[in-house]
Amino acid sequence: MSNLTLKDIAKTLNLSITTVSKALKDYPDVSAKTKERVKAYAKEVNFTPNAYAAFLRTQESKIIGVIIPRLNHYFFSNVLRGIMNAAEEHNYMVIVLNSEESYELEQKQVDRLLRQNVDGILMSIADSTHELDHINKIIAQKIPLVFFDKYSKLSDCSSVIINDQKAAFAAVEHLIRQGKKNIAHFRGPLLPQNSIDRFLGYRKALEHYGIEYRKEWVFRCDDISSDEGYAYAKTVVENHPEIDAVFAVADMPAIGAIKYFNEQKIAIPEQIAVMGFSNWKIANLITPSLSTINQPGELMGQKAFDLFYSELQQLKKGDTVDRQIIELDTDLIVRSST
Amino acid sequence: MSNLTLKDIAKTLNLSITTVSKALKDYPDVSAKTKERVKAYAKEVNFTPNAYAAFLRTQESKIIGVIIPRLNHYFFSNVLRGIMNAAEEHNYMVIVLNSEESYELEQKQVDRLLRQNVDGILMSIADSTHELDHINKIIAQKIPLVFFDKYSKLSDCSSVIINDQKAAFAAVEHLIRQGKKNIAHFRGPLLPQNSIDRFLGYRKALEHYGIEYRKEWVFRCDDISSDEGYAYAKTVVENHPEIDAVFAVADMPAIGAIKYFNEQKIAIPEQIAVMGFSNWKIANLITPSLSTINQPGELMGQKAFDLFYSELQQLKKGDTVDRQIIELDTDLIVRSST
DNA sequence: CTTTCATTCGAAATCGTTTTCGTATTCTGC
DNA sequence: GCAGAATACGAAAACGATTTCGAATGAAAG
Repeated sequence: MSNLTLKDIAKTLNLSITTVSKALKDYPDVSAKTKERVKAYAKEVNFTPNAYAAFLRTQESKIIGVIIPRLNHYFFSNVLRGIMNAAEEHNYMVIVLNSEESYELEQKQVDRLLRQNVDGILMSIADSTHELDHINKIIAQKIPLVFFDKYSKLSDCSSVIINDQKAAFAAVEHLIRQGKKNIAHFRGPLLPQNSIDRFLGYRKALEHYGIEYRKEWVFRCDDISSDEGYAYAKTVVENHPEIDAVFAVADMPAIGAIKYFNEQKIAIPEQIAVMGFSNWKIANLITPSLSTINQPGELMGQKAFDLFYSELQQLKKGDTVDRQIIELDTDLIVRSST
Repeated sequence: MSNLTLKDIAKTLNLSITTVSKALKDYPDVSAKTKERVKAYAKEVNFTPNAYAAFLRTQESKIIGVIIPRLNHYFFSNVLRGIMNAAEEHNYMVIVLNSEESYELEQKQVDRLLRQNVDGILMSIADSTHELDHINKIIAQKIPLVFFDKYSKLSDCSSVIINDQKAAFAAVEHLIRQGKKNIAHFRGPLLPQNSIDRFLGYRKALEHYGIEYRKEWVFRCDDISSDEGYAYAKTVVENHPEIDAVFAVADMPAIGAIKYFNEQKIAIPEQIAVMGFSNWKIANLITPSLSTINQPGELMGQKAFDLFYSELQQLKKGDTVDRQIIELDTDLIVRSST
């Protein structure tokens, strides 16, 4: 039995479509008796209003779109989980799209979401995104937009972020306090803000503790992959034997480095300490377990949804939306690699 | 500039709504000239038909729902990627929902998808699912349903699966050929079929090579977690020192075991070999790297979408749908742990 | 007994698209 | 020049819910 409509219910109850609709929505001009009758019957036949028909009038789809740069990414799947749980509480559904860190694909996905008339868009900007036409299109259509983790400094949207600079500072500070002085940095790509900020946090920590910054000890991981970490670890061992610690932009390169050091039987952390960033599940499973910075993914997702929701309410009331930036706390997780 | 409608276009071009709609959809009863004019203008103003209005007529939402038991699961995020890419090619969008391996949540998510009028549902059944009312509800509504990875033997739906028994057989066979004779199995929960099948493959391999099956060498990982693997590894070392190999139901328990063996300085694979299942990214990153069975996640996702799509076409033509079961090949990946 | 007003209900327009079925025009063959 | 067939377009009815506005009923007030 496919879904019933208001018309069907109206017919069996000998009422008009109007009255049935009003009864279900508790309009004041329906008698208590009929309301009771309608609601009871609706529940009995498990009536659910057709979302598409409703949209045509209300213009509310009860769907939000989420664009993330990488699907099989532990951190983002945690964020996704936070978003989905929050969405569920407010009876929202989530369309998930993937930008694969590509600017072109990101544009395309935004278009698809707009075409789908989503009520809002939550996204983490792709590394390669350098123009903001698609972002401005969203804003122009007055659709709530919230960034999480990776945002754009050029666009003043609501965002949920961490303080990458501060977190990176704490990570490097920890290495220094462990007695390390020659600290290399496996940084991320040039573009995304958090990669820049982590690099800046690294520099600031060195500066703060009076350690000279050495350009040639910074290695760029464009793919943020374990392979890059592995390769740079080799470079470090072969060309810069004085280096006694590595702070990586993310756990993956850190793990690649550990793999190489393990193979070379280089003692971690005695000869060289390794620090990651993100606290992937895997960080606690390798030997030695990886010290890292914990990013609260699920909380970030929840907060991102909350921001969307409050923007939506403001828009509905006709208020001007005030865009907020929420900065979440990170934790230093000390394990055996430092 | 929010989205234009057919009416707007019709007005500016001095045509009827009908003609504009037909022109855009290449109906034969529109002259080439008007088609050209309409299409050119539509492109100019970037017209996109309202998906909700279209649904009301066509009853096609161009959305499919995907329910997976775990979000932050490397294998499932690969499947998801395969589904999304295939969906994109056919202009479909994907609503992703999470069952958290819970039967109750799975029911709820199915309801939500049905209410959303998705064109089809792709799902991997939760471990705890023991009744099929919600599945039957989908079938009753004549909505294409495709299982992937975890399916139900009680329901004859289209499915994309691997031959878990065969793959497990190959894994254990590999251990035996490495000279291992006392092979333990860290099995999965009792319910899901693939956990059972892997166990059966284990038994069959032993039997085939004339090795006695010992019940007390089978340990159950209900959460398929690394912690369980770690704990059972300890049990093995302390209570069953004669065991010289472990075949785990998944990579996570295998990795937990390796962590324990590493800590105890037990030589892998000389003293004890470890075999996983799934080929998570992490499998190649730990030391020693983990031998395992590769599951083709992305391909599985693609095939699942294809099955959905062909069922949909059959339904549209009014044919009876023939439900297919696609069995994908797995590969034995030999690394350093065996 | 009329007037007024609250109560309860329903007709109908609307959202934007699709599609059936007419109608008007032009074109063919004889 | 005329019947018949293409050709090109449009009117209008869906799809299912929402919402405005008007109408009917009955009760209260004069």
